[in-house]
Amino acid sequence: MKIATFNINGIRSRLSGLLEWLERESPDIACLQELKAPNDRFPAAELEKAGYGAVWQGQASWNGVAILGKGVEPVVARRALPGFEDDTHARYLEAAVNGLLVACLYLPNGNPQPGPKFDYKLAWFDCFVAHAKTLIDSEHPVVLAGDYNVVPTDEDIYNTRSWLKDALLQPESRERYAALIEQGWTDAIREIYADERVYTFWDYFRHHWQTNSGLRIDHLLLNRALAPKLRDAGVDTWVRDLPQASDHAPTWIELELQGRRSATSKTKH
DNA sequence: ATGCCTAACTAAGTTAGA
Repeated sequence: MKIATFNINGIRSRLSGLLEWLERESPDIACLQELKAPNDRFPAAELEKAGYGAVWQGQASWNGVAILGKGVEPVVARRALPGFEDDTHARYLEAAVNGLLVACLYLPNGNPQPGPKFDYKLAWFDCFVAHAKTLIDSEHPVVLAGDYNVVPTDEDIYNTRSWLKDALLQPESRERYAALIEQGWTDAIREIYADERVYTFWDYFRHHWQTNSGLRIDHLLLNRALAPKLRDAGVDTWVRDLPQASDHAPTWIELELQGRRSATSKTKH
């Protein structure tokens, strides 16, 4: 089973690339962030035509998250982060899909820092860490997938020089990500690529994509019940090279689940 | 210290992203 997370950066304006990616990579579950569309402009019909059921939590202009299931309708468990139910931003969606609990998150960016946006990021992150603690030892498999807006270490960025004051690299942001790992969550990309540079985001400025000047900020964390099933992980960098691409690329894991054949690797011709 | 690039909203200029 393949599970992916992808900050689409506007689902309306990048729908053709999204459909091309779904067709080619065929993830069983896909978490999307930054829909930038209200609920009534979510392209449910187009996704259905592509073979995907979907649940979504959108809002006008910004934010917005969705969970897609290949051939299945995800069952919504939560539409907001516990403790942050009054959030005016659509940043969290949790659903049951194919026997897994899937959390799709779009953690606040937090820039500029210091300031109210950074305070909001840290408060949101604290709530998320507290919620994660309730899921780490669940007997059910859980994946926390999304755009965390955190560069975990200096090994997760091409060069820190022009980012030192950025909210994504601040110790306060990194401490909270480290707290998740401390709880026992497995950072799937780091589990598979122990020492390699892996990036999931390349900003639109200064030819950063063309020079592979990237950041790793999209993460899939696995709880104790799920971590032993991890078989592979990667980033679909070809999507970042499409015309009108998002500044993020889809990031994925491959799991071997008992009693379930992996549709992506075993049924493809 | 800021712009670089891109999109949404709306109708030229601002806000936000990271």
